[in-house]
Amino acid sequence: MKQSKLLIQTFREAPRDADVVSQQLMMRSGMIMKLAAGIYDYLPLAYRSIRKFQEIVREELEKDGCQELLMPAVQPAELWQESGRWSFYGKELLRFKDRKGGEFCLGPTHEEVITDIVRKNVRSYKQLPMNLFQIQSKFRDEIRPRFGLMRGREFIMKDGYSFHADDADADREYWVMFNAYKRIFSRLGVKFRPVEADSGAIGGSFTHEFHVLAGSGEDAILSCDACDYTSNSEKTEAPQVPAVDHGAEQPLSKAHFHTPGIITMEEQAKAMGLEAHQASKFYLFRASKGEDTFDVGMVLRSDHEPNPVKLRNLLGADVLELVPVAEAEGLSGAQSGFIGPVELEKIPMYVDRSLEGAVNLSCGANQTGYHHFNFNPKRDLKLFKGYFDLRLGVEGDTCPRCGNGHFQAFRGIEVGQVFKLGTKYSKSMNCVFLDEQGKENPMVMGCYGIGVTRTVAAVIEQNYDADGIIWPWPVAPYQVHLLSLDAANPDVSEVATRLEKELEAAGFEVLHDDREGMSPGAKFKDADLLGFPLRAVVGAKGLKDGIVELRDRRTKEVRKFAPEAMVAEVSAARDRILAELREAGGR
RNA sequence: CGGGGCGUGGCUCAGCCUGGUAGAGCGCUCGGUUCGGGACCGAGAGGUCGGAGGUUCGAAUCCUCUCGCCCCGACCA
Repeated sequence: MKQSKLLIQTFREAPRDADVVSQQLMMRSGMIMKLAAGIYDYLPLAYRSIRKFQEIVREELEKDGCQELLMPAVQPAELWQESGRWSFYGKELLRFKDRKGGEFCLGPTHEEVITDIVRKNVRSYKQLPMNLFQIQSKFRDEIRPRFGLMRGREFIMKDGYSFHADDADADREYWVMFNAYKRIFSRLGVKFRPVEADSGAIGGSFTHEFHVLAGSGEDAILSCDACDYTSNSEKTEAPQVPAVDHGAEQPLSKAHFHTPGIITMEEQAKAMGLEAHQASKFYLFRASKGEDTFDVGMVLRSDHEPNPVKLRNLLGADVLELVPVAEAEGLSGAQSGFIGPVELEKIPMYVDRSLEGAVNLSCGANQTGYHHFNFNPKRDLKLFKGYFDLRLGVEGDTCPRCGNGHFQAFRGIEVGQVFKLGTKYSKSMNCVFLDEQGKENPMVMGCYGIGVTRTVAAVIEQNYDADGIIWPWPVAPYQVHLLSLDAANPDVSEVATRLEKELEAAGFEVLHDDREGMSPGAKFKDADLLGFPLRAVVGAKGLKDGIVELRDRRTKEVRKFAPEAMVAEVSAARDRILAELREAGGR
C-alpha cells in the first residue's frame, strides 16, 4: 500500500479534548476522528487493527464450536418489556419511536433478541448446547463518555450467548469460554488478568472479567501474590482483621469533642487520642428495590472504606446510593462529621465484620460537636442487622482465600467478561425445550462479551513510548513501514517499490511511505508515531553503499544489509518478535 | 445530576477585559531549492468567529437565551 494514497493525516499535537494516551495517539496518528461525544470514525488504519482482532476472536471461538450470526442494532421495545428490562435499564438505553409511534431502542446488548431467536428455533434437548455470537456496534448512552474508545457511547463488541439443557452443562461451557478468552488475549500480546467480578445490573450467578493491565485503567484489581485469587475491588472479599483487645465493656457515654477542620473519621480518631480500630464511622445509604425506597446504615472501622456493591448485593437492592449530605444532616440534626448510627433508631444498621466483638468505640452523636464513646454496635443499635463483609479490600490485605499471600493492586481496563446467566431470560421470555422425558424446561444461559474497540485502545495504553504507538505484531495495522527517503530519487524509488512488492509477495503487510518532497525527519517521526513493528528504510545515501536497513520499533535495534536480503531479514525479525510474544503471552 | 471551563480555517491557539468589520504556527495548493530525525524561499486557497435574539452608527468582543464539547465531582458522616 502506498502511503500517498492512504486516507490518513497525522498531527503533531493531539486535539485538546483527548485526555488519555490511546485516544491522543489514535487521533494523532489519524486512526480515529471524533464525530460526537463518545462516537468515533474508525479510519482505515484503525479498522485494519480492529479487523485483525475480530479475526482472532472468530478463530478462537470457532475452535470451540461457536456460531457467528448478526442481529439488528435496532430492537423493539416489546422484547425488553418481556424481559422486564425496559423499565429497569436506565437512561443508558437510547429509546426512540418510529414513524408509526412504535417504541424501539438501540441495542446496548442482545440478550432479548438472541433469546427470541433461540426460542423460535430450538425445541429439543438434541439441539443443545448452542453457542452463538456476533460482532457488532453497540450503543450505550453513557452518563459521561470519556477516554476515547475506552468509554465511548458507540463501540464494537463481540457478544456471545450459550444455551444449555442444564446447569452443569452451562458451567462446563463457562470454563470453555473462560479458556477461549485466555487464548484470545494471549494471542494479542498484552498483559491481562481474568478477575472475579460483581455480576452488576445484567444479573447472573457468577462471572469473571478479563482486564488488560494499564495504569490508566478505570477498575481497581486486587491480586494475591501467593495464590490465583484475583478480583475486581468491587467484589474483593475483605479479610477478617486480627482480633483486637477492646477492654471491658463500658456503658455508652457522650462527650463534647469538637474538631473543626478535621473531616475524616480516621483523623478525628487520632485527634481524640484513639487508635483507628477504636473509632467507628457511619454511612447512610438509600436503597431502592423495585418500587420501594428505604435508607440503611453502614458502620465501619474508621480506617476502612465502604464497598456499596457488597451492601447492595446483601440487600438484593437494584440501586444503592449515598444519601446526600444535606439530607443526612437533616435526619441526624448534626453537621456532617457528627452523624452517627445510635439515635437513628428507625434505620436498619449493617456493621462490617471487622467490628465483630468490638466494644468501646467512638461514633458521631448526632449533635454537632459531640461524639459517643464506649459504643457497642450490637448493644446500642436498635435495628442491628448483623456483621457482614462490607468494606473495600485494599492492597496489603491478607488474602482470604489462601491465608498466606497479600493483595497487590493493579489498574485494569475491562475488555471482556464471561457470565453465567442462568434462567433469568429464558424464564421471563419462555425460552424452553423438551428434555428426554418430554418435559418442558427453561434453557440455562451464559453470556460472553469482548469490547473489541476498547481492546484495541487498551493495547495502545499498554504499548507506547514518547514517540508513539508500539504495535504488537498480531494487531498492527501494517507489519512493515517501508520508507523511501527522497522518494523522488529514481534509484530510491526503484529499490523501494521492488522491496514493497517482494515483501507483499512473501505475505507481509507493507505500508510504503512514497510521499515526495518530505524530509527524512518528518518520515521518521510519522513512522514512530504509527508504530508498526518493523521499519524498513531505503535512502540514497545507503544505496550508494548497497545498503538498506530494518529497525525494530520496540527495541530500536537496527540491522543493515543489501536490498536482496530484505525478505529474509523481515521474516527473521517476525519470527523473533512472535517468539517473544508467545513467551510473554498469557499472564 | 452538581460545579468549573471552552467553542475563532483541517489541527493548536492569539484577538474579547478596553466594540471599529479577523490573525499566527502547523497542515493544504502551485513554482523552485533541498533530502538520514518534524528543511527553505516565493506565491496562494481556506473562517456566516457554535447558533438565535438583543444593545449599538458599528459586535468575535457587551447582554440574554440556546446548542455542542471538555474537565472535576457524585470520596469525607
